[in-house]
Amino acid sequence: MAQTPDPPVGGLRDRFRAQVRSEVKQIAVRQLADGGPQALSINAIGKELGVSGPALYRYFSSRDDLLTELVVDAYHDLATALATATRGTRRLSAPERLRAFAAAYRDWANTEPHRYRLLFAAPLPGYDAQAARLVAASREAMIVLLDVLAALTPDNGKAGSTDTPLDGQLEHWSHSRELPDVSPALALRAVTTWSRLHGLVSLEIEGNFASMGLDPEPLFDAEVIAILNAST
Amino acid sequence: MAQTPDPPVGGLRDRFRAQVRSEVKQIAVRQLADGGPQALSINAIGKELGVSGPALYRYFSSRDDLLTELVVDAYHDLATALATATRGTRRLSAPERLRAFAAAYRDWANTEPHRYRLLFAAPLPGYDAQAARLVAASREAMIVLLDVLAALTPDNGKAGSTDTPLDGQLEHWSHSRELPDVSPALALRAVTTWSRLHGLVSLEIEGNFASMGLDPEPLFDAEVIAILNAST
DNA sequence: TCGCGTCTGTTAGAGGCTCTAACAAGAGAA
DNA sequence: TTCTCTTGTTAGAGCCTCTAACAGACGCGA
Repeated sequence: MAQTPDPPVGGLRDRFRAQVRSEVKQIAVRQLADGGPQALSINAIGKELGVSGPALYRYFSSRDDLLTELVVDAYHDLATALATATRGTRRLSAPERLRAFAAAYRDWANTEPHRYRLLFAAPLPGYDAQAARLVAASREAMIVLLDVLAALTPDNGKAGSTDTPLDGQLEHWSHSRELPDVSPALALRAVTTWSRLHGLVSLEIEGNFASMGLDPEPLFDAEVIAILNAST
Repeated sequence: MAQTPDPPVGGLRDRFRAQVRSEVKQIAVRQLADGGPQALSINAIGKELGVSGPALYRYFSSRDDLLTELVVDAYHDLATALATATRGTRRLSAPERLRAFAAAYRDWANTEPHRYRLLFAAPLPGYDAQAARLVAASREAMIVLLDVLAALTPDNGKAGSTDTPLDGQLEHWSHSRELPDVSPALALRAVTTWSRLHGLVSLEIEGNFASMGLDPEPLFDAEVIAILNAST
């Protein structure tokens, strides 16, 4: 469970505040797990904490605010899981690292499908307002992926000039996000990889493969192999 | 807008009933479009129809029931759009048909993102109960895809014996769904294709590419080409 | 054509939710 | 010690879903 970014540096008051916020989020995630976003209820959290409902509005300005924090936390957790897996316990080869990345991505989604859904299934309408926070939160995970893919093909040469519009857009993206030197080709591979993994993972956690009687594992392996082949 | 499957064969009473149900669903879809599933309100629909809220419970046993009908309708509409596009106005080559399929899939999702979300983003918890209806509804679309892919590689030979577990699962799936002779290899290509398209589409409609400043079109084209290459 | 019974609507209300307002009591700081 | 800000309380407005009890209308069979 990720903590609020700002550490409880202040006095006792602040410390207590952070503690309560964390407890609320913990219960919120549990509610999310069994019942989806619509089951998240400030009132019910209050009851579970032995406190009146409105009391929690001292800690979160609204239900949507709470949900947004959960999204940001989820991004952090996912990024951490990916970074840990690709760093690995022992030295990993480049293809091994990609496999580890894919496996970690899938595992995280399967362990906490409700949180994965939170990241990619737009639980709130008109969420563009918060977009900035979320974009920042997703950056971490993207950096891990870019790192893994870069190792696969060291040729991250800036030779390829930006000829297609897409190349230009990719370049602009990596610059504006301040991503460590990323060629358009690499960026494209990252987007494709992410998209394919997300396709499989999201179908899996919604039970589409299960309802077809298919084991998702070999499907995953096949896609990872396809990605590896395309990346060399 | 899809109709309720059963035609209004009965008397005037039934005809009226079907009419009201259709109107309710129409408004429901509009609510969905601006506000997501959580904005769908039986009460509000009643108000808009100039009728009290509880009146509508004569037509839909619950809010979730209404939502389920919307999901089924959406599946039908998507399948129809895919079938129409791949049939085409003029004779299409096999690769052209796949391109048409992918384009239609993407277009449908972009035109009605809220309904696409309904299909793949599990708006209701504990939805497995309804799974049977939904599985049946999705069959149509799958048949279109299988048909398109089969034309790409006429070698739909039953030569390939089922050696891997996945092959066996795929075979069992196509049999249990009563899909027109589908080899495991073809079934696998269908699943992969579907998964890749869904990955791109779902990221696109949630605005992930937009927030990266990327035009999804070339990304799509690249994936379609990759699918074509893998299928020949 | 006539009455019957079903179907379709009504309101009342229970119980849930979010969120605001007004107020009480505490703990930390001066 | 006193003051002030923080954190809690309850009341209540305004939503929601859904059930219950009841009233009226309309199609259908005789």
